[in-house]
Formats: sequence, structure tokens, C-alpha cells
Amino acid sequence: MDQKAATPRKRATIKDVARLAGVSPGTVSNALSGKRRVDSETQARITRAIETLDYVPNLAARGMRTGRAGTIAIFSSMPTAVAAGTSRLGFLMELAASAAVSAMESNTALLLIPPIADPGAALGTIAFDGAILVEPSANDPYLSLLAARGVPTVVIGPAEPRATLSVTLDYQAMAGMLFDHLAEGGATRIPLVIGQSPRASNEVFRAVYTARCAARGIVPQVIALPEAEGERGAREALGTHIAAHGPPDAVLVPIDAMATGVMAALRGAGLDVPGKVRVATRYDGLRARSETPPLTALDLHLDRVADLATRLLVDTLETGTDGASIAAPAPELVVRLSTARS
Amino acid sequence: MDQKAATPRKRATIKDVARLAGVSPGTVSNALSGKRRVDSETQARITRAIETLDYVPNLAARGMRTGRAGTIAIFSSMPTAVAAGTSRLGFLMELAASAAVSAMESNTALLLIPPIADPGAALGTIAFDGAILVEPSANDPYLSLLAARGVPTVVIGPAEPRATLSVTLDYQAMAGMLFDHLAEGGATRIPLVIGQSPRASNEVFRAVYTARCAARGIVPQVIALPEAEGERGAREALGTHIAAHGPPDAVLVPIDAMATGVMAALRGAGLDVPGKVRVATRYDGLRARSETPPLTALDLHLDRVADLATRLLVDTLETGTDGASIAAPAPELVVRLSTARS
DNA sequence: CGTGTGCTGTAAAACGTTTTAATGCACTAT
DNA sequence: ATAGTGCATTAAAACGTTTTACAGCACACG
Repeated sequence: MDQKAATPRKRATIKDVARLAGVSPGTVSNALSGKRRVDSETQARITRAIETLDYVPNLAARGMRTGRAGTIAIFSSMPTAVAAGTSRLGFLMELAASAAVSAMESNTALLLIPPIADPGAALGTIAFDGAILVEPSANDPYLSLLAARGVPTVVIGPAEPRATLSVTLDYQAMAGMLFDHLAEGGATRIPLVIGQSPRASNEVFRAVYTARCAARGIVPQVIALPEAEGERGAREALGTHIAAHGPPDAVLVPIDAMATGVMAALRGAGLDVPGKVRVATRYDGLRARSETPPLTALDLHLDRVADLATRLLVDTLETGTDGASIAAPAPELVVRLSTARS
Repeated sequence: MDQKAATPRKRATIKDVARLAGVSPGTVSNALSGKRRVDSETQARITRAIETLDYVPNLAARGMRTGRAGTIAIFSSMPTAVAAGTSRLGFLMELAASAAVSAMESNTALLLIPPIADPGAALGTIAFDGAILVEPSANDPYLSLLAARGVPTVVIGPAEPRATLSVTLDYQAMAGMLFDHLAEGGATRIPLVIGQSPRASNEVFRAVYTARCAARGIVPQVIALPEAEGERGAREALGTHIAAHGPPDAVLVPIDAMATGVMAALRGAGLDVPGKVRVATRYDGLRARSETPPLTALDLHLDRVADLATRLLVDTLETGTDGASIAAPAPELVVRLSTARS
């Protein structure tokens, strides 16, 4: 039964095809790419030759000539890789999955680049024509590296002055929707639990939060802590906060890892959700949904966001035009049990 | 402020480096790859030249010479792309995320290949050295295509005679663990809701199920339906089943989309989970966890599975040795509310 | 002295495409 | 007739590496 390993025949090249079809390699190339007309009769001979020889073009050679790799890369910056962990990964993966199919529709393949220790060195190892950068932080190392290498890059995230291409997420709207939803039940004690790093997301949420608090005449309670402490940090911080200031009516906690901590703290304090306290977070991912009760969150339409980003990128690559900035579709509130009306 | 677009300087080539360092291109190549010794003093001159010229190797050219693309691709076969949808996607993405970091550790990038309409054509468009194929179906088109192209492929899934490389998932163990867990409460009416396509997963689950039913002297109730009907199909099928045969004690429903349908049917019939009926599914993903109540499932250790597969693949690529088959780590039961003891 | 033997280095030949400039060739318009 | 105009095709030059075969040189060994 052991089939002898088929002779490792050298793969047919474009020259072989040309010879068999009785034309020059150049003509075969044109027939393949459609860059110039070739007579329909020779066209036919060529396709026949391709079939019989089972020819498949050598992409490295083509790439060398054209200077294109036929791939785009999706990055998540995330210097503190480990801390962010699965939750952030879900966000990225949702984008990646959609980007992959959009890219494929444009005859481009998607490279999934995990957070890496030495971006500078690694970038030289990977061939790609353009990049999608997900929620870069304040002054992200990737952004400068990619710019330095002259790689067209579309940023998914906050409006980023350094980026020529972007699909901008409206953190303002997100914060507003979540806050209003929590406040509309008449809540007056609504702490904001948030990361303290200088990401746009943190800053905007904080700003909107304080503004709306002021508008409603309720006193803001900002609990900022390092992202790295995530779940545990949020649990402890909210615990001591409750001890000091008494129980809240609601909690706005954009980062889902922290939301888990918040839920634990509330359970610990014997505060029923949503009975006593209503809770909402930002990203409607695995984490928000597997909480008990599941958390109200935002549908950010990440599939469409990824699709927009990918199309923008490949368009730019193809036309060579200069950048553009597209707004992401408006987020939608997904009301779950954690904010159910009593 | 508007910085004039930097002159689009042509990128430095290895020749430029050679010239500046006063050596031949060949020597630079050797210095870079370490394939041959080069004098430490010239080595130093070369690295200096590389830095001042900001040289970064042209990967297409290198790839053409070496015949290596520096990438591996991860595929999910899934001809019926849409039907499978998000749930299956989660499974794939979990693998992909881990594979991406493992690959990167081996200086390889991971291509995320979505299900595509015309695999045969598309494969010629993408450059990769090896492939990871996730749960290929009975006679998967990809498997033959990849084999025909001579691309080393590791299969994650059932033991697959056609594959020389694989990380095998133990469906037998999975089915056994889930069944025993459901049966151990003394349940005697335990329908199996399952897909009817000839995937190994379906077949093994069915076989184990009937065997264990026989062992316990309980009568098997197999409800097989097309995967494509997924959630809705399972809901309707279980509904009519209950009408005909009365309520079950437990339901074993490996495919998570169908599990959602099963939960709906049970709710419809007024059967409390886990009070009246206990339910378990296979993949512990978004879907299982966001069910109410969340479903007992299996932790398949997909991160380790992906890591094994990736390492196996790059090892094979590097050493050129022949295939091997590795067993995936044993699955672990994750007991959730859907099978809580009353 | 003559001959082997390491050690660094080089020149030049690939690798398989795409692209550029040129070549016929058949027409049409003058 | 002559010149001009497309059109389909071709020959050959790139593209930037790696690799192969060879050369020089110093040194040790007989």
C-alpha cells in the first residue's frame, strides 16, 4: 500500500509553459495577469499548457519583481502582552476573523501577528504590504516602525494624528451610551472603574463621564488603576471604595477584565446585580457574556469595522492614493441581565 | 508642521552594504545568515554598514532563492462556511491565536485563511511553506490539494490516514467523559443530538454513545440532523422528539450551535435546566458560556494543541524529516450550571 | 622545499518572474 | 506608393538574494 514517494519533480516554470505553448515567457505572463491583450487563440494554447504542466506561479519570484508580497498584517500593539490576556485577544480575534475574509476577497492573505518582544527586529523577518494596527497606545512603537519602513498602515482606534489611514472608533459615543443607560434609572452613585494608562479610550471615557456627571448634578467617583492589575485590582479597588463611600447604584467599567473584578467585589459586598447595582462594560465579548448575570455591553460591529479597515488598506495599496479616515459604524447597546429593569 | 514627504529613497540592497563595508555581497549574505564564518573584524564592518544604510533584506528575493516563504497557513476546511458561523469560528480562532505566537517564536508568521469558495484557485495565490488544517471533514478538498502541491500539512483532528503529520484529538475520550457525567446522576433518558455528516467527530460520538447506553442498559435515542440546520434544526427536532417520547433526563449535544437550539426547545417545553434536564456540549466557547444557564463542556486545551501542531510543522519544515503523529493533551470536564447537582 | 589543509573572501551563476523597448505585420489614411 | 497606426509578440534586462566553485594565503607537515 505504501505508495512510493512521487518523484519530486521540479515544478514547472513559466518558461516551460511558454515552450509548450510555443510562445515567449513574456506572453505567458501577460496572459496570466491580463495586463496586455493576448490573442484569444494563443490565450487558449497557454491555458492548455498550464493545465497539462500543472503550472503554478512562483510567488516569491513574482513578488520580487512586483515588490508586493500579497499579504497584509494585523497587529495588536499591546506591549504588556500577558496582562491583557484573553479578553483583549477576543477583541483582536473578532477583527482578525473578519479581516481575513475581506482580505481574501481582495486576493490578499492576512498575517496574524501576535504581540512580540522585539518588534523592530521581527518586522524585518515578515513580508507584508500593509498593516492594520488595532487600538495603538499613546505613542505606539509599531506605528513609528511601520511608518519608518514606509508601510501603509490603517489604525483601528482613536483618531490618530500620526496615522494617514484610519477607521476611527467613537469612544465618545460609547461612553455616552453606557453612562446614559446606567443613569436613566435615576442612579446617582455611579463609580467609573477605569485604566490609568494614557490610552485614548481611558481618557475619553473619563472625560465624558465627568461631563455627564456634572450635567446631571451627581458627584463623579473615578476609580483609576493600572491595566496590568486587571481583574484583581478592580475587585480590591471597588471593595475598598464601597467600604469607604457606601454601595453604588451602578458601575461603569469599560475594560471587561475589570468588570469581572467589579462583579466579584459586588458579590462580596452582598450587592445583587441588577437588583441593587447595575453594571455595564464596553466590549461585548466572551467575558461579558459569561459573567453571571451577563453584562450589558456595546456591539461595536467589529465585523464591519474590520471590513472597512481591510478595504481601505487594499484600496490604498492598489491605487497608491493618500490616506483617508473613515468613521466606524455607530455602536449599539446590547442590554443584558446586568442592567435589567427591576 | 507639514513635513514634506521624505524622498521615497530606494531601499538599500545587499550590494550597497557590501560596497560600503568593502566586501562582496556574498560575504554580507554569510554574515547575515551565519551559514559560514566571516572574520569578526569584517563582521563588524558589515553590521556597521547595515546600520548606517538602514538595510533590511528583501524577503521576496531571499524567498525566491531559498524556496521558503517564511509563513505557515492555518485553514479551517468548512465548505459550508456560513452555516457554521461564529461558533466554529471561535474554535478556529482559539487555535489560531496560539499558533500565531508559537509560529512567531520560530521566526515564522501565521496566515489566517478563511473558508474560501474556490480553494484550488486561491491556493495558488498565497505563499506558505506549510499548513495546519483544522478538523478536516471526511475527504477534505484541502487535504488533497495541499498534498498535491507537496505542502507539509499537520492535521488537527481525528487520526487521518492520509495525513503524515497530525495532532490527534481523542473524540472517544470526549464522548465518554460527557456521557458518563450526564449518566452518573442516574439518568436513563439521554438523547444524543448530533450532526449527520460523515465527520469523524459525529461518528465517534455516536459510536461511544450507543456503546455506553448498551453498557448501562438504557435505550439510545439518536437525533441526527444536518449541520447546516444548526440551531433551528436542533430546536425543532428535539421539540418533536419530546412530543413523541416524553421529556428526557439529560441531553448530550456535542455541537454548540445545536446546543443553543436544544436549550430553546427545553425552555419551550417548560423543562428546567438543570432541575429537570441536564445538558452538556463539547466545545467550551462563547456559545456554551453565554447560554442560560451556561453549559457544561470540555476544556480541550486548544492553546497547547495549537502549540504542538505549530512546533511539529516548523520542525518538519526545518529538518525535512518525515511525519509524526502526536496525541493532544487529554480534555478536561468543565462543569457549569447546566449540569449542577440538584 | 613541496604539498596538503584550513580559513576568508570573491566572482558569477542561478532562482522565476515582470517589464521595457523593439520588431513585424497588417491595415488605413494620405 | 508612402507613411503612419495599432496590434500581438518577443528578446533581454532587470529584481535582490543565496550558493557554488574557486582563489589566495598562511601555516604545518613531511
